[in-house]
Amino acid sequence: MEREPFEPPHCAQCPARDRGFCGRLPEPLQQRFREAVRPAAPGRLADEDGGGSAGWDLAVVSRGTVVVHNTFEDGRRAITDFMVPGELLHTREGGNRQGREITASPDFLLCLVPSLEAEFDAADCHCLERYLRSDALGHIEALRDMIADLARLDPTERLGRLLLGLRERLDPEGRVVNLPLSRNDIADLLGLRAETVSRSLHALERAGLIRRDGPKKIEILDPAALAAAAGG
Amino acid sequence: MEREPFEPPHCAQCPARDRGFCGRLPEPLQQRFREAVRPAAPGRLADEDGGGSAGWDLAVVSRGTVVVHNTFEDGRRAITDFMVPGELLHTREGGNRQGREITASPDFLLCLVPSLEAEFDAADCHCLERYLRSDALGHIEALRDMIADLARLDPTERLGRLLLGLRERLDPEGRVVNLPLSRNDIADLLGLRAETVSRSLHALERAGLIRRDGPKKIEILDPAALAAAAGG
DNA sequence: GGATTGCCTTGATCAGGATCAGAGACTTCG
DNA sequence: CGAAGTCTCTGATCCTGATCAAGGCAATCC
Repeated sequence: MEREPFEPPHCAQCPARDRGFCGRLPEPLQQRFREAVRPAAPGRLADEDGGGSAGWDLAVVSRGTVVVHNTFEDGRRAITDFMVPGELLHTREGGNRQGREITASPDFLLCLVPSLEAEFDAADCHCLERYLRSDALGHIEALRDMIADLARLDPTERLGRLLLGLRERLDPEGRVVNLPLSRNDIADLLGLRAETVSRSLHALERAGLIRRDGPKKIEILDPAALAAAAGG
Repeated sequence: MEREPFEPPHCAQCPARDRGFCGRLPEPLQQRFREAVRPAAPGRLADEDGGGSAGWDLAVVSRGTVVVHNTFEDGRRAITDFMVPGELLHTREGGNRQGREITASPDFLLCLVPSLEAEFDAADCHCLERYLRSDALGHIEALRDMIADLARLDPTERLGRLLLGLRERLDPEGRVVNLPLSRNDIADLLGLRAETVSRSLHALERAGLIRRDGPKKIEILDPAALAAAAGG
């Protein structure tokens, strides 16, 4: 089952080597892609650097967590999106208007392709574009689900769905979720306050659905029951 | 300023002829696109029909309003997205899981391209794919903004931003917004109840920011002031 | 015309999450 | 080692938007 022949060194060390965007590409293209991609941790992640001419055509999160947030004039803050290793960082040139920002955890690392056309022949390039669009459409569905959660679920249900989503994205087999965000960030993500996040975690624990081991480590005792308790 | 020579009859009658996706394409491709596109009102808009092999590669809303909504097990409902004439209907094959639905106003009409590859040569096809991805990325930003609004704005602010967004999308020059949704749908869109929507509209009116003329017709008296009152 | 229906609006009450306040755990740093 | 700071948790109170209830208005139907 080993197949390391053409795998570049940075991919061999990638915590998300087989998961996410890279792993979903068809085999022949996957090889080409791994050779073309370059690891980097750009100083700023704002959109002026991202997508478009100045930055890159394609970016995959390799390590760390990338967070997209909006800040309103009076300081209210909301996390509107976030990506974990293996996921595409969807951004667009000029999309970074007033109050929109992209940041990342200190240890973050991206895999970049500055220009698709420079790195791939026409056929591969076209194929990649299709995959990029497909991933973007999938991301749109995920954001729509988030909108539904914010609109209609109570704090405990939102938290339950966040935990299930994180498990799916970080380690679908495992039972333990390592929260990549602080209480405050979770609050900004779920439209709550940090106090409410604390209380809701407590409620889930008292209901026997999770077990806490320190603030970040959450064990999901019964995923199906948690899903049922979180609005289906 | 007339330039009707190659414009197909359905485009000549399209209420969104020059706005939206079609109008943003570069000139030469725009001609080809207008010839390739076919108007249709598919019986079902669920994802099994949309995107992917069974349906179409590309769909632009020509007339009516298309609404995406999630329903939770216990009946709670949320509108997670909607498109007005000129806008792309982003969907993905297999994306329509339990509880996700797409519906449209009775008078709706789509412009479809069943298969990009069958209708366009490689270069145009590639160019269109890029435009599709760009539009999808723009849509992602819009959904993120919606998430921020739901997370951090109060009902009146959400309503204000909805009105401003609708003006921008339906008639950027005009001062009057014709709501394409009922009170209940607006509530499901903004995470509120219909009663609260009513009260918030009343509040905006009393503040001198809008004027109501029947339930659907809203005149925005001072867009800048409304924006300022809606969190910037 | 009168009745029915669906949608919108307004009023009164209630509850859930925000807010305010403070204490405990862990890390960093002098 | 102690001190300062950050993050997390818990308790008490308040306020906003949900809920319950009822009335108005327009369109449709008989």
